[in-house]
Amino acid sequence: MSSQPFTEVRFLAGQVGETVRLRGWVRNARTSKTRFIELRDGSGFVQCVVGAAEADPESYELAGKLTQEAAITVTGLVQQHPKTGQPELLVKALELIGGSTDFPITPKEHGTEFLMENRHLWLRSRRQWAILRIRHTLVKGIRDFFDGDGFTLLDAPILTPSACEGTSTLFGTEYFHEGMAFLSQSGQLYQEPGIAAFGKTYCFGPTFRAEKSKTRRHLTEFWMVEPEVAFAHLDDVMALGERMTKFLIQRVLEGRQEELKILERDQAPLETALNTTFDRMTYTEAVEKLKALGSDINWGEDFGNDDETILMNATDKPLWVHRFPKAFKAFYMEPDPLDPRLALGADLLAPEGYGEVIGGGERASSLQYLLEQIEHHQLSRADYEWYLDVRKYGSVPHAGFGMGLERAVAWICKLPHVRETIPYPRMMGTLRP
RNA sequence: UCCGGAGUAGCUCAGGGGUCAGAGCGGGUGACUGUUAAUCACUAGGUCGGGGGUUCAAAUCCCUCCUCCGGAGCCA
Repeated sequence: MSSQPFTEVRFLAGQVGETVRLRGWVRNARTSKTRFIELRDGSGFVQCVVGAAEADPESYELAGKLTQEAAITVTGLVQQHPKTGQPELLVKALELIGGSTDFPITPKEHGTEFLMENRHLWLRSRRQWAILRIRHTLVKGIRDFFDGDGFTLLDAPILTPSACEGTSTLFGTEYFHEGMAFLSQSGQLYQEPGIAAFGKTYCFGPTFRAEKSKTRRHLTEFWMVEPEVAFAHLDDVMALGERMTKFLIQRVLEGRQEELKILERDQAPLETALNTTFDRMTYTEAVEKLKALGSDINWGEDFGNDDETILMNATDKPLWVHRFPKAFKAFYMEPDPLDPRLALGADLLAPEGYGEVIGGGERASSLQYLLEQIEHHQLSRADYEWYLDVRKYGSVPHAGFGMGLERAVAWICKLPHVRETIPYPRMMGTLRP
């Protein structure tokens, strides 16, 4: 039993020639005369070579019996793989920390249902490790971006008294004498009063939508970052969203090369997004283009999934679509002064079939207009009295957006479904593990 | 909610009225001079999603329910 301190796999490239100790889990074990253990410790993956000549007899024996996901410590010499040049460990001693019997997720292929039931174990796979580390990098990048840009974090409540947008279905729960409370589907309405205190704010947390959506792009619980900026107009918020998106792509390209390679992500589209100005198109222009490309959409209708696909197949750059008919947008959107049928909203569509990642726009600053909209949408004025105060005491133009974290991760990793972008996905039919 | 597809070994699947329900992976035992989804041999492992029906006979055909997958709508 050695008293040598442990190192981590991520440091091994700088420790060639040294004798080190590692601890982790057996990803796979292959036995021949020389035995091979693929070890993962959370920081990376390394092959451990157990030869009869170098390892002590008990360790050599143990190496032949290791099962998938057994927890072990390994002591050995860091050397370079004779063929690949990657760091590997020539083992001197092995110790079993915790055995593992019949780990369900074997090296063969598995179906989605099985993997979802075993999500807590699926997290150990290389692919999930890579995805969730990129998610981590996005979360950190989002905070760094807004913090560095002078934003103040203003956490929004999760328990709310009513719908923020009035359209989507909400999860409800009993709340003492108030009757029902609802899980927040957006923190935006709480950011707007905040900008009058801090100028620029953002919230970043889980949001909930009880929509019965069964698509590759929907979760019932997802994370959203929502910046809000005082004195900002529609163009400002599109520029902000574009700058943030590029910042995040750059962070991933710089810091997550190993993960992108595990995912076999073609990096060219990300580099294109990073190095070009995003396209911009009004809703009206988009409808004309869609008609020219064969869609049966009519002006005044929202885009269907097919429409987004048609639009994005024509480009390899992210696309801002702005100035939508206000009929299908939220009550708080500022109308276009040049065309009152339009709202000053903008959505960012990601290329490669990922569709809407950001939705936002300029908020109505006129008290009178908002009151009309609340009435028109048949909302309860009493619920919004506090929100209306933003327009009574120094109302200013302001704008903001929301970006769905999971959709951004799905695009950057080029995943087929958002269920892999969050540790424990919540969907219509999925509440456990 | 609607439209399509699928539920057979721990996992991924084959078998589609009639003999004992099969393979690969994983597990077990053994072999094997550096393997990397290692390979090879042997071996254990099944209420064929639940219920009902047709038939001499149902994993197989019919009805129904459940679950999952893909798509639509709605959205970030």
